[in-house]
Amino acid sequence: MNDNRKLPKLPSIKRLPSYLHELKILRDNDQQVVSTTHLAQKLGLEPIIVRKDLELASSPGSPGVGYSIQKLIEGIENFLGWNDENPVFLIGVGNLGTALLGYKGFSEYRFNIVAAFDNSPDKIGTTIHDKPVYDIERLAELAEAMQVKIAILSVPCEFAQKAADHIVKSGLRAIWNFTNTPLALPPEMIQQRVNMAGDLAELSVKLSGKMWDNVDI
Amino acid sequence: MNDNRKLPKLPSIKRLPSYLHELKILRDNDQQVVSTTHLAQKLGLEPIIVRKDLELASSPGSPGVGYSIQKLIEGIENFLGWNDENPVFLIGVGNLGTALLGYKGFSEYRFNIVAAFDNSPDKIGTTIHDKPVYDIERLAELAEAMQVKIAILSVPCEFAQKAADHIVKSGLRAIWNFTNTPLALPPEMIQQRVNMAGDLAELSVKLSGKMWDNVDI
DNA sequence: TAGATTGTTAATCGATTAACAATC
DNA sequence: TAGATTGTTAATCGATTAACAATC
Repeated sequence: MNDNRKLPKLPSIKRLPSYLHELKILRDNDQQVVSTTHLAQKLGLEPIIVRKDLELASSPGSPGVGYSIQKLIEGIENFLGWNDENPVFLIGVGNLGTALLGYKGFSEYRFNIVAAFDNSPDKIGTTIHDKPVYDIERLAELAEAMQVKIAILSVPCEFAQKAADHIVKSGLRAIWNFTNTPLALPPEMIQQRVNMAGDLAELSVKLSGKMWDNVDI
Repeated sequence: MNDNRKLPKLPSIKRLPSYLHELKILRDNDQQVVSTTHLAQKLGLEPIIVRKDLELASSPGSPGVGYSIQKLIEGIENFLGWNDENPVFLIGVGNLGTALLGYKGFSEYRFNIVAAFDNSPDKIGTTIHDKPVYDIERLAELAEAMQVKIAILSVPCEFAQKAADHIVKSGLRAIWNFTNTPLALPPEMIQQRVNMAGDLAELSVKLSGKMWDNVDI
């Protein structure tokens, strides 16, 4: 009943960027070919997992030899649509928003925050980490002009749904949701949530040792 | 062969903080009791999933009625060990590190960054977002003094492994890894990776529509 | 009592892992 | 040829979903 239908092979998809990252390092070291054994060892995975994952995105490897690094990179980037630059808007320039504006890590994957939006007169018209901050009311206009389809949502939690509604009305297609409010969205909108609290929960349970009671080493 | 053994019920554990968040909102609105139907609807999940998840952490509910909100909150917090304050160190005060220092969202889960560490003389001795920045060489000493077990790692990727080694030697027990380098760590160390690039990959594939080819609505 | 909701058992689905023949 | 590695098929494991009796 939930039209945010599940993607087959989701765990594999989430691992693809790690391969990409490692492959680029290998390429920069003038390597031509890599085996799943090597990648697995670098990334702390099992070789068979790597082989299955690469199946998703890549041109075939050579038995006894391995995969062409260059072809793997192209295959994965192509599969993910990471060949082109992806312009992104950021909505909500608070603590987290400002943080994200300064973070350069997304550019490795060709995602660039091209502008930010807020409703506070103090912020509108300023520039933060070289990105202009616009009035949220101009979202639709600028999304159209700049051909932006993706919004990073980093407003305070109480305003998340309202901001999301505004994003939808403004014609964007996807929301990368950094708030911890799940959003109710029309089915054609794509929502991707960052669940840092979930990570923290996992870390906490590992630390407590709670889950290991009846597992032997 | 990978001693970062898998936790049973990991997806359930990752969902617990969302329940906690919603339950606290309900409590603040003076609600006493909640049903899985209600929680599921709020969080965009199926009721049966919620029921199974709560089984992990909670005291039982009453058929025909629902669960005590207060008991659920206590049960989940207890299960996660989120009753007490958790002091945390942040290693690496660059773009992302500064961002995280300013982010107040972790405090909802009682994780507080109590100090930051860097190796740059420009940063050592300063205060960022009210948190002191110390020389990384003082990590062991201050971890002991302040009883800190968890480090957030936000150094540039090239230095990630070296910084991790230093964290291990300093006697901490867990690393929350915000770099995209997977770390090689001794088995007793706990590693939790934040994989934002993985999220971005998922978003990209959804946007491309690639995976829907042979799925009917 | 009727309706809502839980707890539990069984069925399904998908991801991981194992095994191995084919290839370089 | 021998060793390494891929691609593919089958087995296992665990998470999600369905079904339903028991309870308020």
